[in-house]
Order: sequence, then structure tokens, then C-alpha cells
Amino acid sequence: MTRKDPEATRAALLEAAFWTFYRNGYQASSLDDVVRAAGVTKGALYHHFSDKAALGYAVVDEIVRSWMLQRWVEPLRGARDPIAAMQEILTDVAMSTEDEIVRHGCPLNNLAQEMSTVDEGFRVRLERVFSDWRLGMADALRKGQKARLVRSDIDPHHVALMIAAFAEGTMSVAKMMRDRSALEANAATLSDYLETLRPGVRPGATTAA
Amino acid sequence: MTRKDPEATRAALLEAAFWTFYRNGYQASSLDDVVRAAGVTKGALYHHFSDKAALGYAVVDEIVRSWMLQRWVEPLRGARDPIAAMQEILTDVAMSTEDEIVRHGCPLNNLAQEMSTVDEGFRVRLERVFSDWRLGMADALRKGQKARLVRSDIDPHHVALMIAAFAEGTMSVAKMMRDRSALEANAATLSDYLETLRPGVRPGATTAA
Amino acid sequence: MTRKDPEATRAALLEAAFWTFYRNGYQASSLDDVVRAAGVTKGALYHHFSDKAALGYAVVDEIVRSWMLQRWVEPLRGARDPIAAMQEILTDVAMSTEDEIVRHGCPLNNLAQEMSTVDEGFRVRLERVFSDWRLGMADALRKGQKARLVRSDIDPHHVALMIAAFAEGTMSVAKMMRDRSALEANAATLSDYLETLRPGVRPGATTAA
Amino acid sequence: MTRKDPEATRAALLEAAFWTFYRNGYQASSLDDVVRAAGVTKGALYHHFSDKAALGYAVVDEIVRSWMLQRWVEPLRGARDPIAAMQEILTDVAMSTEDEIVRHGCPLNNLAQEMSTVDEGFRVRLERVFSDWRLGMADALRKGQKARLVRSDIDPHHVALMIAAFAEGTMSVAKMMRDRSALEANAATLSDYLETLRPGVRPGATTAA
DNA sequence: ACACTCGGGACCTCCCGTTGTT
DNA sequence: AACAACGGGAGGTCCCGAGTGT
Repeated sequence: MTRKDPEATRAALLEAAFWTFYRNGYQASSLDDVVRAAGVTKGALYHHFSDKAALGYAVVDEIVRSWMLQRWVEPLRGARDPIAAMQEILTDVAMSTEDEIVRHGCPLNNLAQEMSTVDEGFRVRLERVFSDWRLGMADALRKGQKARLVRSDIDPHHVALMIAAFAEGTMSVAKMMRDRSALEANAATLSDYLETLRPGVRPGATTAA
Repeated sequence: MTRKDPEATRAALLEAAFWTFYRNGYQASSLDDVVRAAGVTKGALYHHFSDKAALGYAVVDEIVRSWMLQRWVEPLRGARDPIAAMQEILTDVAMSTEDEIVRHGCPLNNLAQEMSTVDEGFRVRLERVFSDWRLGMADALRKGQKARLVRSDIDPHHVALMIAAFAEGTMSVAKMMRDRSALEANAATLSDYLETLRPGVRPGATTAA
Repeated sequence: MTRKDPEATRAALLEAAFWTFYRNGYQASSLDDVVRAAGVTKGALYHHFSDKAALGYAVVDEIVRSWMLQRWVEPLRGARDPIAAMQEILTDVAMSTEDEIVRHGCPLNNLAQEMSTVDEGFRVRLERVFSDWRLGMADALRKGQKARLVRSDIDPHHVALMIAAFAEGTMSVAKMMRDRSALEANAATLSDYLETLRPGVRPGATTAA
Repeated sequence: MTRKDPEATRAALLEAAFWTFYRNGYQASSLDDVVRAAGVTKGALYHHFSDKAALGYAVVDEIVRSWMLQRWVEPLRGARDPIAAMQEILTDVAMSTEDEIVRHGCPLNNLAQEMSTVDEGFRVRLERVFSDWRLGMADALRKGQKARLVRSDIDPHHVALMIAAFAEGTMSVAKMMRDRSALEANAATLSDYLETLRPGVRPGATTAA
């Protein structure tokens, strides 16, 4: 019973690989695990991907990337007020996120931690996704500055880098502590900080958690 | 040529294991790699550690932990001004740190990312180290509050958690970007933020990077 | 040279495993020994059998079982006179048996001795084979009773159990003594005993060896 | 805390080795298991025994042998009526035996099955024990013949061999079936058979189980 | 007489990738 | 396009035995 839908097979493989790598790590995942989860055989896998690394790269380029764009970049692109938009994203991530993500952390960060020093191919791809994320936030902030919704004395790139780092760090520690409240506390802290980026706001009091 | 110095053998194993795990990840490291690096044999390894997990646990409990305490906790314990002390630590980490650490990231974070969802034994040990770190900072901040060197309206635990998350996230993104300047930029940002924790300081301007 | 005949590969593995286990014992046999004897690789072995135990179970279920059925049960099924049939089997075993079997004993008994207290999976499978053997003999005896060829005052199950135990014990001591004459002597003793199961026979004199 | 009683250490080692080998088989037992059970260290073991085989041989020569002599030979030596004495032994073995022995079988037979084809040193030692057993029974039977308590037309050696084989086989099948009733049934059968060895007894009815 | 330490090897398992087949 | 069969090798574990020290 050969399923003759190469596109669907490829997608199933990608999906299965993403979850397997996400949950167990890339190196600890066996291709047998992946094909079992995808419900196909090794032959199918090696028809679509030349080797394990190619599969991993495709997961980054197609799954992780689109996941990141959807979650962080798209909502900012159309938003008039970037600060409010980011705060909303934060709330979403902190509150409505499935337990799975609290437990396993950020897919981008996981792969980056594990693979970026081991395999340069992974590193450049992950860096690309990360860069898109930061540039998306920086762009939104710049637009906000033009619209007088963001203070003009901040460097959008620096702030974007800081936000990204803080977000990644927060996911990371929440995963280590296995404690959603850590995630929520830091999200609130970051949200308060974002408030200080508005023009004319005297921050400090709110920054204090 | 039987070296009869069990303590030295154990220490060599631990040291070698730390670096091997740190550089390649725990799961991707083979015990053959470790024993080769330590200059001993598998027999010696299995005399001192019951299995690979026990070796990993010992690395966390003895190497990672003491590294973290030395780097972050000890300097804070004796310090009169916790804010200045932390800023100094940040400068140390950002400036004088070896390239090795920029490339490979924070040992605690690396292991935590890789292992905390895979092996509960790792998670609790890593969490313990992380907790010591946070509590060390929170303690220093509380003492600073009593000495009127830190604003009294902040919650030491929240701030400590935030600092830890931000530091981890920064190490993580610097590793992914393979760019020391990202590390320096964020260290400066955090240093500025710490300044806002002083009593009577009007923050905001400095927080903007 | 990839042989693409899974059935043959599996059969070769089973055959090789049987002889290796039979000669060296199950636990003392390495899978490398088995694959070397079978002329295949470990990859092929682990494709057909999930682990060493599964291979051992298959050897019991497929080789040992069929060997036992062929040797002891089939000849009895069609036989009109069960006593004569058993005596013939005994003669076959004692006389015409290869030295290999005198040296190494009964395959069923060997595995049972080694594994039945160590691995329950082995025990139940071996017990099943043993049970088939006993039931085969008991059935034949019962039919013989109906045909007035066997005394009606004996319990077929008790006699079958006794014959089986005696046969196993005989193989066992012959192996320990490395002496075929012991086997022959006991076979003769058992043969004489079987004679006493005929109706109207006054036994006793013959039973004395 | 060095225990300075070499004789006791040696005895503890022997005892522990016997039980470990008995329960898990010789080859499957590690010396670490043995020394752990004995409560001594490997150094002590290698002081008393040159290697694993030497330990195994000593177990046969000292533990298994004396166990067999005590159980089967001593009671026969002083007995006036060998048949009654053997029947008593059988009853003892079948009824009062600990479950341990029902589960694990005859120590002599276990070792013989496992080792006699693998290691000639074991085989000759086990054969010696077995020979003592048979000769003990044959001697008793011969004396019984002189005392007119045993039929004169039987060959003591043949009968002894048969009894030994049947006893071993019975232990073996009881172990495989994990069923004490099999042991009891066969013991009764053998006891009845022994009755037929008395002078002037017309057997047959009793032999039928 | 005994304890602790270590060496090297071999075992089972399993994994990545390839080959022949449908 | 997809599958089942297979190759070869490495990984973690553990074991026997031999050292050194007391």
C-alpha cells in the first residue's frame, strides 16, 4: 500500500521530525523514531532528504522559521502600536501557551543551544531565523518611532536584541525550573519594561517587579 | 603503569567530562571521548562512576556548581554594594571571557537546555545550581536594601530571576550569533538597568540602549 | 553481495543460533558468534529479531519444538502400538544418535536447565514444548489402552511424565559421564520397563537390569 | 576493619559462590556478585582462589560434593535396609525440600548441564561427585543383596545409574514445570519401583502409577 | 590477609545509510 | 515513490583479572 502523495509524505516527515527533535533533541533522536512517528519508512525519508542533517535543516527552514514568523513577526507587521502588539504577544506566550512549550522551551533556542556549536549548517540557518525575528521587532519599533508611539532616543536594534535575549532566557529558565510562574513573572517584567519605551513616560517605578 | 591516585583520577575524569560535555553536548559525547581526554581507561571510569548519568550528575554537582558559585555567588557574598558587584561581574563575563565561552555558551544553560526535559536527575541538579545562583543574587539585593544601597520597592527574588534569565538568554544568543558584540551590548544594557535599582535614581534615559 | 532473501536469512540465523546456543549455552553465546556462524551481519539479525531474547525464544518455538515433535510426537501419532513405537524411538536415540548429541545432551533439557529459572519467557516456552511431548506420549498410551495394547490400570499422564523425566535424566548423566554406554544401558532399562506396560505381562524379572 | 580470619573468609566466599552459581548459573554470575554476597572484596577472593574457575572447582569439590554425600551417601552407609533408606531419602527430597530447590533444581545437575561440555575441569569434578553418588548406592544395594534384603538378580550398578538418572531428570522437569507435584509423583513412582527390588515380591501392580 | 584501583576487552544494542524490489 | 532488508560500526555497560598499598 504505497501512498502516492510525495508532498504529503514530505510534510508528515517534517512534522514528525520537528516534534521528535523538539522533544528529545536532534542528536538523541534516531531516524527510526522519526519515520515511526511519521508513519512511513526509511526509504521514503531518504527519498526526500539526503541525510539526517538535510532533514534537520529543512525543519529549521520550514517549520521553526514559519512558526517564529507567525508568532512574532506577522503580528508586528500590521500593528500600528508595536509596544502594545508585543505586550499582547507576550501575554499570549505566557498565558495561553500549552504546557508542552513550558516543559520543552523554545524550539529555536533548543536547536540553537544543541547544534550551533556542533554544526555550522545549523548555526547559520538558526541565526537566519533569529535575525528575522530581531529585524521584525526592530522594524516595528522604528515605525513606532516615526508614528511617535515609541521614544526616539532608543536604538531599535539594541532593544530588539535585548527583548529576544530576555525572551529566550525566560523560556530557558522556565523549562529548567519546570515552573510556569517564572515565565509569567518575567513576561510581566518585560511588559512593564516595554511601557517605559513610550514617549513621555517616566519609568522606574513600574520596572521594579 | 598503574597510577594509584584515585582522587587525581577522579578529578581528571570530571574535568575531561565537563569539557567534553560542554563542547559537544552530553548525549553526543561518548565515554570513549571522555576517557581519551582524561588519559584513563574505561575500567577506571566505571570504578569511579556507576554509569554515564552518574558522571554527568557529578559534573553538574561538582564542576558546574562550583564554577557558578565562584563566578556569581562568592563575589556577591562579601560585597558591600551588590549593584556595583554585579556590574563588575558582568564586565568580567563580557570582556575578559575566553572566546571558548562566547562560542559555547553558559555551561549551566547548555546542560539545562539539553537534559532538563530528558532526564529528571539532571533537571533537579541543574535547578539546584540555578536556584543557588538566584538566591545568591536575591540575598545580596536584600542586604543592599538594608544598607540603603538598593531601592526598597523592588522584590529581590523577581529581580534576581530577571537578571538570571537575561544573562542566560544573552549567552545563548551570543552563541547562536557567534558574535561577542551582542554579548557586550546586552551586558551594557543590563548594567544600565542595574543602575536604576539605586535609590533616588531617575532611570529611563540610561535604560534606552 | 546483498542476499535479498529474508526468509533464508531468518532461517540461517535461527539454525546458527540453535547450534551456538546448544553447544555453548545461551548466555555464554555472543551474538557475534551467531552472526558469524550464520554468515550474516548484526544489522540483519536485528532486523529479524528485536533482541537476543527474541532470538532465543524463536529458537525454542521453531527449532527445538519442531525437533521434539518430529523425534517423539510424530512417530507416535500414527503408530498402532505405542509401546513398540516408543521402544523404537529409544533405540534410535540411543544407538544411531550422533556423538554430538551424546556430548551435548538434549537441546530442550539444556535450555531448560540454564534458562528456566532465569527468564520466565524461556520457561513458559520450554514448558510448552515439554508439555507437547508428554501429552503426545500420554495420548498414544491412552489410544493403546483402547486398543488393548496397553494395560488399563496405568495412568497415561503419570507414565508419560516418568518416561520424559527418565529420558531427560539419562541424557543428562550421559553428557556428564561422556559415556554412550550409560545412555544405552538406561535406554534398555526403559525399554524393558515399557514391556511391563503390556497387558498380561508379568513384569519384574525384566525390569531388573 | 580487616577481618583476620582467612578460614572464615574462604568459607564465606565458597558459600556465597555456591548460592550465586546455583541461582544464576556459573557463567552468568559475576565475581562482583559473589564478593558482594560474601561481604568481602575482590582482593580477598583473588587471595584465596587463583581465578573464577578455581572458585568454581572448589565449590564443586567442597560444597556440592559434601552436600551430595550428606544427602545421599551417608544415610545409606549405615543403613541395614538400603531400599527403605532410599525411599526415605526420596520422601525427604520430595516432601520436605525447600521451594528454592524445587525452583532451581539439583545443584550437581545444574552445574553439570551448564559446564560439563564447556570446561573439562568442571566435568571431571562433577563426574567424580556423580560417581561417588552412584557407587554409594551400588554399594548399599550389594550389601542389601548379601543380607537378602535385595533381589540377587539385579545389577547394583545398573540400578544405581537408573535411579540417579531418574532422580536428576525428575528434578529437571520439576524445575521446568515449576510444579512440585511432578516431583512428588515421580518420587512415588520411583519408590514403588524400589519395592519391586525386594526378593520374592511380585511387582507390576505397584509400578503402575 | 585483605582493600582499593585500574586495564582492556567484549558484550548487547542500536543507529545511519544503502541496496535491491515493487 | 516508497518499502523491506541489510551492512558496518560505535556506544554504554560490565566483567575478569592484575596491579598497588596496608
